[in-house]
Amino acid sequence: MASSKAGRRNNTDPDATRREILQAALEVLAKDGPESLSVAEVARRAGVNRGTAYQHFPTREDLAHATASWVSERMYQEFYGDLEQLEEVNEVYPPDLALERLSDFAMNNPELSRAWLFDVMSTQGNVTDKFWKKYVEELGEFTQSGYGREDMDVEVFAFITLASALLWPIWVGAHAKNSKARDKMQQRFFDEMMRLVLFGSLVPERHAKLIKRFSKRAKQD
Amino acid sequence: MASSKAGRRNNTDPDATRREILQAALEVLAKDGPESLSVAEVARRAGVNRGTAYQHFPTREDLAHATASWVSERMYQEFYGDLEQLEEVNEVYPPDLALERLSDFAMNNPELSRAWLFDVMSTQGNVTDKFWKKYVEELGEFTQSGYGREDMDVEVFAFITLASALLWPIWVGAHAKNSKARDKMQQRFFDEMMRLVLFGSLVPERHAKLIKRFSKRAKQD
DNA sequence: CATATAGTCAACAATGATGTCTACTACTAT
DNA sequence: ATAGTAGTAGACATCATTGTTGACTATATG
Repeated sequence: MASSKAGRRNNTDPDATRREILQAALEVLAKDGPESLSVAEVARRAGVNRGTAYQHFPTREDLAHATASWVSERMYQEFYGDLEQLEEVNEVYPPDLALERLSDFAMNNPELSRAWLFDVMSTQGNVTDKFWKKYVEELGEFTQSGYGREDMDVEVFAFITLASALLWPIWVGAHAKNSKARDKMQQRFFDEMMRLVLFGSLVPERHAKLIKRFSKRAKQD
Repeated sequence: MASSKAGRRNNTDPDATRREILQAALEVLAKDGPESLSVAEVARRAGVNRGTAYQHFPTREDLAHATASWVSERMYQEFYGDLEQLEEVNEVYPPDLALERLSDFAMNNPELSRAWLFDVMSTQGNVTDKFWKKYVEELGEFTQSGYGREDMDVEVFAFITLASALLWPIWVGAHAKNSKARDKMQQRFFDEMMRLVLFGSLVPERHAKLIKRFSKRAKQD
C-alpha cells in the first residue's frame, strides 16, 4: 500500500537543490576545513542523493571552488547587501554600530564566517574578495573622514578585527553552556573591542617612551 | 652491489622517532585540521613506516590525542620555557617586548601556533591549557600592576591578541612573495598592534558620546 | 500527448585509509 | 653470543570515497 517511492524529491527548483548542496558544503567546510570536504558527506548532509550532487558539480574540486565563490558572494551580500542603499544617506557609519553589526553577524553566521575567513586567509596572491575590499575601503574612508586615527594601518587593523570577531563564535560555542551565557560572551567581546578601539589597553602615563616611539605619524595632540 | 636494505633507519632513539611522528602530525593538523589527520599521511611525512607509527600510537585517535597534548605542552615550553627563570628578576615584562615575542614566535612556529589555536579554541568546556592560563595570568598581573588599563576584559583581550597574532603568519604566507616582504608584513603587524594598544583606533574628540558610554569603570583622567 | 529536465536508485571499479599480522633486520645490552 | 628493542616490508580484510553509468520517475512545457 505504501508508496515504494517515498522519499523522492523530484524538485521543481534545481537552484534550490544547488543552494542546499552549497549550504551543506559550507557547513562541512566550516567544520572540517577544505581538505576534508567530501561529496558523499555533503550530499548526505544536504539530504540529496550523491548522484544529484555530481549532476550539479562534476567533481569534488568543482564543488569546492563553487562553494568558495558562493561563500565569498554570500558574505558580501549578507553583510553589505541591505546596507548599500542606506549608504548614500548616512555619510559616516558609526564605529559602534559597525562593530556591533560585525559581531552579531559572526554570531548568527558562524559557519559562513569561519569558511570565509579561512578561504580568504589562505588564498594565495592578491585579495580579490569583495567583502574584504569593501571592509578595508570603508575603514579607509572612516579614518580619512577624521573619525578614525590617521596613523592606522588599515589592512592590518581590518585583519585583527575580522580574525577575532569571526572566530569569537567558535570560542563561545565551545565555552558557553547555554544561550544566556552565549549572549553574555557576545556582549563581552563587543565591550572589550569597543574599549580597545577607544582607549587602547595601556596606561599612557606609564609608557611615555613607547608613546614617543610609536607616534611617528600621529601628531594630533 | 648496492645494499638492498638502504633507507633502513633502525634508530637507537625511539623517542626521537616518536617526536618526528608527532611533528609530522602537527604539520598535518595545522594544514588540514584535526578531521583529516590520517596515520598514513603522517607516517609518509615523517619518513617513517606506517607500521612504526602504529607501534607508537595504536589508533588514529590515540595519535590525535597525543598530538594535541604535545602541541599544548610544546606551546608552553617554547614560549615560556626559557622565560621562567628570568621572571623573578624582571618584575614587569614590557608590553612591546611581550608582543614582539608573541609575533616572532608565531612567525617562526606557524604550524604549532595554528594547531594550538584551533585546539584550544574548539575544545569544549573549561580551558585547562597551560599556555592560555599563563598568558591570561600575565596579562592580569600587568593590568593590576598599573601598567595596563584596569577596565580591560583580560580574557577577551587575550583572545583578540592571540587569535590575530597566531593567524597573521597564514595571511603573510599567502600574500608575501619573498622573505623581505614577509619581514615587512611582520613589522606592520607589530607596529599596528602596538599602535592599537597604545592609542586605540578612534579619534577621541570625535567620539565623546562613545567615550562616555564605554568608560564606566575607567576613571583615570 | 510527447519530450526535456531534475532527480532517485543501484551497481561498479579504482583508490586509499584503517587496523592487524607475520617475517625480517639491525642495533643494544646483558 | 643471545635476547630484546626499534623499525621495515609486505600482505590482508574492511571500509569510505570517487567518479561513472544505466534504468527509472515525477514534473513542466511545448
